[in-house]
Amino acid sequence: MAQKPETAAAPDGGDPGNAGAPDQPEPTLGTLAQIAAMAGVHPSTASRVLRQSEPARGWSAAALRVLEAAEQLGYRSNLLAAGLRNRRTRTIGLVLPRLQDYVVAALCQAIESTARLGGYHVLLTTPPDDMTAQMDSVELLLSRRVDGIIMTGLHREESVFEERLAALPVPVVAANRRDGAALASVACDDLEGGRLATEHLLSLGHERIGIVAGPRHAASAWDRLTGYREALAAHDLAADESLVVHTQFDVGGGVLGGHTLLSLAEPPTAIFAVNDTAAVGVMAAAYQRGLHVPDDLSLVGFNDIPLSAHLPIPLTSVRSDLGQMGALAVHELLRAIDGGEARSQTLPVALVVRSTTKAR
Amino acid sequence: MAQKPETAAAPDGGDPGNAGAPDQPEPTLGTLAQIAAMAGVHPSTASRVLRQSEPARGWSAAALRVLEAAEQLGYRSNLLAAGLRNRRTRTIGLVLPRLQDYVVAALCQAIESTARLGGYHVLLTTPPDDMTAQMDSVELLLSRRVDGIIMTGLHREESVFEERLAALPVPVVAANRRDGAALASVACDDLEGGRLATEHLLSLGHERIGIVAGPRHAASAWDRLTGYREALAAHDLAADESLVVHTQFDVGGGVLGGHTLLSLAEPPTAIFAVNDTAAVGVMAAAYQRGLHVPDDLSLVGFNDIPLSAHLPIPLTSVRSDLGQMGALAVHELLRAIDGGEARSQTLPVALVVRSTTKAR
DNA sequence: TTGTATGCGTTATCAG
DNA sequence: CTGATAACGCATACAA
Repeated sequence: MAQKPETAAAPDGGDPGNAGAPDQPEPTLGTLAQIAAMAGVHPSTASRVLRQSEPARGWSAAALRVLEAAEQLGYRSNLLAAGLRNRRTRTIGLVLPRLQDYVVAALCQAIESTARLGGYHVLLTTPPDDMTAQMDSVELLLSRRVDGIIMTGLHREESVFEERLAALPVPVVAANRRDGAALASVACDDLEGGRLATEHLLSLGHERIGIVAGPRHAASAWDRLTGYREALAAHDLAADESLVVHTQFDVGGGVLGGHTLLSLAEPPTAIFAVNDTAAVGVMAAAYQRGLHVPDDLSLVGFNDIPLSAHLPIPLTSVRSDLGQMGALAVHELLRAIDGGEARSQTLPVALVVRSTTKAR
Repeated sequence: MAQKPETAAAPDGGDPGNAGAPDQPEPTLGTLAQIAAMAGVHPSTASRVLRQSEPARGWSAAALRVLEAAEQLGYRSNLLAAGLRNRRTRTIGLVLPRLQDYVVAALCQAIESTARLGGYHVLLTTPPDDMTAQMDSVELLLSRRVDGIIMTGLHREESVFEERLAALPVPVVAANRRDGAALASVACDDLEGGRLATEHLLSLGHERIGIVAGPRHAASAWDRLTGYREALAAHDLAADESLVVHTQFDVGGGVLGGHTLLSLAEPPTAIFAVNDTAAVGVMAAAYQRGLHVPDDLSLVGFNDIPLSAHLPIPLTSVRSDLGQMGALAVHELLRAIDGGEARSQTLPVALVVRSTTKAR
């Protein structure tokens, strides 16, 4: 068909005569139809050419004209239309509450980079850290027809949601939490990490070890707490529940937890904070009470964020590889998208001893 | 029309017979056509009903059937198709290098939340912090037909890119950097912040003030540096270029910068780090050299991130409201998307004096 | 209020 | 190798 005159909105009043080479930087993204018209071929031909790599014996004449036209137009394929047609958007949805948390941000960064390398884009949501808000986010992502979803904020013991997620028409992978009932997960070995941290303190002669254990709903934190309990039990130490305090993951939570523990009648000589950020808060609390780390109080964190190594008193921590965790989450999700099955993965952890822990 | 059998690829062999009420949790997202069929109306009717709010005198019978069918199907409108049709995706693209940086993550969080409230989704990219990678990200976002783009990593004095961005078919807003030549920007008053920090130190009697000035290419950092220079000049203090050291924004950069300055033949008695994270690194460097903050060294940061208030020695810093910055960036972008013009905005800053600064 | 027709831009399929 | 066709799911101008 000839070109539709359409709205005739072109304000440039360019001559409609012959070869109209655009002098301005292209104000539009172009369409296959435009390219096809310009190259004197059928749109479907343009489509094919643009998506092939150079065929065995070079481009055909028509193909060259297509390439040329695309170049001139500054053509960018419309992934919306392609997604509609292919029923596949090459987009993954992210549900990441608490994005300011370094751990989440690092995960996000790794996920996006890995996805981009794999030809996928990332639709991000950072809803409040409750399950209903997160499920709302999932709905939105579904409307955008993402090919799969990665979530980091799943609460433990809310299997209702987990089952609903598993029943979704697209695969869902949970990151930063252990294998759940219905969903594949990618996480570090939080249990082992909790053990490692606690055993380190035990081996230093500490017997009264407090724990700043994160929010009750956080699966990763809970596993670290469990590791802590197991390590204590292995040393026949009675679990004193007053030594377990649940707070937020942020610095403020650490400060609060630190004060709570240190104001006990019989305060702990060591504290395990289940994340580094909170550990910094505990450190601040100790200082506020005139206690010196590590002389008066030993302290272990978790995640080994970059900050930890560069504190005035470098923090002993349990290292987890967040970059790898993000990358793996993407890989497993892509596997599922490609018709395979996402497998749960557990990443190793390692204790990094620095200057906040000391023998009694 | 009757349903096309098409590829007959459906592996479930579902009966094409009459009313098939799905007993399973819906494995699909449904389409208007399905709803229409179920409700015995035309798809266009379904479309209208689903997008109206309850009309004046209640729903019609047909409308009720549509609603019912949509409910049963677990229908989610296909925003891809809608976007294609409307030539508007209600999606904004984000180009945010260095997402692990708290400042960027907080900005991202604010942007996403604000966008979501406004009915927009967010496509995120976190490319490496160089302009070519960022432009590549922009290309990708354009292919997804985002309605607008927010960038935080624009390098200063690269007006080539800025002009190309301004010529894009969708509006671009720069966040966290001052008004550029061609692009609207939303930023805090970095210049004033730099002055504030420096004048605070001057007022405490410091005359040799070092600055850990961030990367040379970072526009925000550069403005803070300029504020520093201006404050010094206002006090007739010669600018000693050996006191200006450029590093990365991260903790490691702070450590490096701190050591560089403190190993000077005539080291500064105070340091202004243009971001809090680097300031923490400076603190660590000081400790490593046996210097005490603030007795031997005064220190000011920038941004007043939550961590700063909760350090063992709380950090004096210049507060900027990142949440507001993100929200404003979105508002300005939406204004431009809606046909208006994005206006540059400068947010106020305020000095927050804590415990890392002290009179000589 | 509802139905009809059409197109958004792309691509798979099939025919030439 | 290329052209023609249809369809992805939705929304709208127009007619009924």
